[in-house]
Amino acid sequence: MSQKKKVTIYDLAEKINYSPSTISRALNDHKSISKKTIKAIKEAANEMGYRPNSLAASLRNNRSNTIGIMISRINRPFISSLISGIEESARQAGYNVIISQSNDKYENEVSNAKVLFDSQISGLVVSLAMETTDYSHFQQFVDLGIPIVFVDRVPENFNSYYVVIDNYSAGYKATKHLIEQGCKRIAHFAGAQHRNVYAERKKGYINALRDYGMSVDEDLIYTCEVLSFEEGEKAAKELLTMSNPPDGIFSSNDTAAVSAIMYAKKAGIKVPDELAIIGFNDDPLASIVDPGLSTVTHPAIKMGEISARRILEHSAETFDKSISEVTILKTEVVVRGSSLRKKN
Amino acid sequence: MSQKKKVTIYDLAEKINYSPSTISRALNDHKSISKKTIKAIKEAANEMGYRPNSLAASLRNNRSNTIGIMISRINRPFISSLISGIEESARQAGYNVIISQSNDKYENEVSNAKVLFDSQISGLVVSLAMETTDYSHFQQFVDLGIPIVFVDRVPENFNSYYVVIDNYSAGYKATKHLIEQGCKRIAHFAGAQHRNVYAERKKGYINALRDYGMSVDEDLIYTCEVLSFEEGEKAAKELLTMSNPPDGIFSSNDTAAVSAIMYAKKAGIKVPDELAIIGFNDDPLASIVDPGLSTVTHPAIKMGEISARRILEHSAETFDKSISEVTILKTEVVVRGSSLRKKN
DNA sequence: ATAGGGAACGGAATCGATTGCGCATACTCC
DNA sequence: GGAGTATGCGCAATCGATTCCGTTCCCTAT
Repeated sequence: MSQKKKVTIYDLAEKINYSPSTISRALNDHKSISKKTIKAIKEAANEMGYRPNSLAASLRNNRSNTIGIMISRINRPFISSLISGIEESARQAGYNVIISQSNDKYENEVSNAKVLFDSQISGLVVSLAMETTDYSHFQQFVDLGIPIVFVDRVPENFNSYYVVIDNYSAGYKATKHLIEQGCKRIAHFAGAQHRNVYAERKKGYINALRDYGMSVDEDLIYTCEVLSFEEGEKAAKELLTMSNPPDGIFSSNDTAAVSAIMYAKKAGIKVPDELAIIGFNDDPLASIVDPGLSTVTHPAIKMGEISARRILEHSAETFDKSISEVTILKTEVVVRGSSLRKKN
Repeated sequence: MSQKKKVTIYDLAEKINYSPSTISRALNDHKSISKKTIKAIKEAANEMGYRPNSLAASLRNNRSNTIGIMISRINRPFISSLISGIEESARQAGYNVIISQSNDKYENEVSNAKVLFDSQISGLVVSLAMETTDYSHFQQFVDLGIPIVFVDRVPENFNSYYVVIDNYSAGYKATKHLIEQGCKRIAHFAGAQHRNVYAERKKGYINALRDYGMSVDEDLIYTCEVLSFEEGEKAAKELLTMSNPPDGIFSSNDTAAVSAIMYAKKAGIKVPDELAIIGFNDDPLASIVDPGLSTVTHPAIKMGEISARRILEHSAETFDKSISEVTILKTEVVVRGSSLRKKN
């Protein structure tokens, strides 16, 4: 077990007769060090296998070049793509990425916030836990000028960066699509209404119905807690066994929508002819299920990239820039078999 | 922009007339500090909003309590679940998790290794990039006694921790299942053969055929590069348009298998009667596609948990423990519609 | 009464890199 | 030739927490 020792700039200094200051400056290409010296020092550093201790640098500089991420769970398509986008952009800029899962529990989110705070992160990207309605655990970051980017599931009023899609118009477009496909009674799988994304999608749904002269039937709105596969099945069953069942469903996510498709197939209900379905997110499974699930795109990777960029930009600014900025990304309705009726 | 200042143990010390040493010890419940003092100090710390600077502690202690993760891409079902398992276990033990994606490129893996190394991680969990065949970039960790856990895609010979499944017997079982379902000509979607997982699955496939008295036809083995959806379609097309097409396919992953199912449906080939298909991983889409994809389970979350535990255990050991240990997890064949023929 | 011992706490070095300030030496210009 | 200005580099403090090595005070045993 050959436990080699770490080489520090002091070791280097001793070896080649320069002071640690000069070593440090040379390695950072400081302009007050001659080219020749820089070259010599860098060569020696390579030879001796010197590797900088970024902890020491971070401590001294009070910048860790690390982005913290708080999300519900990693193993969901939207989230993992979001993280992927953040990681890629961050790494290109020489930043590390550290992640924490809340499992949608408020308590975990609070405790994770503490840990990330203590880790001296340069910035924080957050997609809120389902439960969260109090946001005071984020105040500590604001107090220290650490930028926070809220993505997708965001608080209502928090002076910070936001990266979101226009959930209202996305919900509107999805519903409108079903109307255009000839649906007369359109149901909605809604999500937890204290979460902006679900509340807005529902508003879009309602307003689309109104704009096209259709009545809003509260019985056709099934509010789920987490929009899981199981909940989707339960919702579908309940709605489709009504005496006057819907002929269209707009689901707030793909998981529940797919579940509805599968239930309908089992129940002998023809999709899309007797029941047209549209989901949300464009998860991989949307193009796998048969018929393919119509859905609304959710640009996860791009949202991640932009979130990272906000933090990087903020860190680059020396002056005290305004910390509030909302980025709204475009979404598109993707039409697949689950909602496409023959007629056109 | 109320940029509050950070409170350090020195601020605390000044405020309540104790030395920084005592503060530090009190906060860590050191036994040589009286209960009363500890209580007083902790209260003062709370009041003043003291938060420890873990960078400083890490630098001093030479332990960062951070686990580094190197994987190909986050947004794949197996990988994101693996990470989820690691993160959860790590966090419970007070460890942070920092991730880096190679995008399956060797070059990225090497550069990520550098960055993680410089970040003074306490341990490393690695699932190799598809390209990687040289492992010398991991030597730096070994030299410093930093534990490495190789998961799933592992090197052939590296004295370290391994967490894997028995790919050979999994491949064998999958193939055997097809044989038992009456398949006479079984094809195989193989992956890159320098990666243990794919090589072993192929060996299992070959030996199962042999054991059951079936000939191994090289024309029925299609070697993919990345087993993508597109490659799966190409492979299926090539095999199924042969003059003597296969009546069964064992694919090294679910993505390509699903793609084959969809191709077969388009081509009017009945699954499973004319073509039985089994995949690998049990990704979510396996239970969504119609017919459901038979597959082999891949305990991603569990593998993550064990990987994290290896690192935590290693870090807890004070003595110089042997650093080599292989954990092999069980897999199971999950039978769904894509391979289940009526006959029984 | 005094040596011995433990309990409670402080001083100061340490981890490794960064940086403001200062000091030489060399070079420029009149 | 002497004043002035770069150029190149070193000294030492600093970031915040930890810890080795004391020191002080008080209690107990002889």
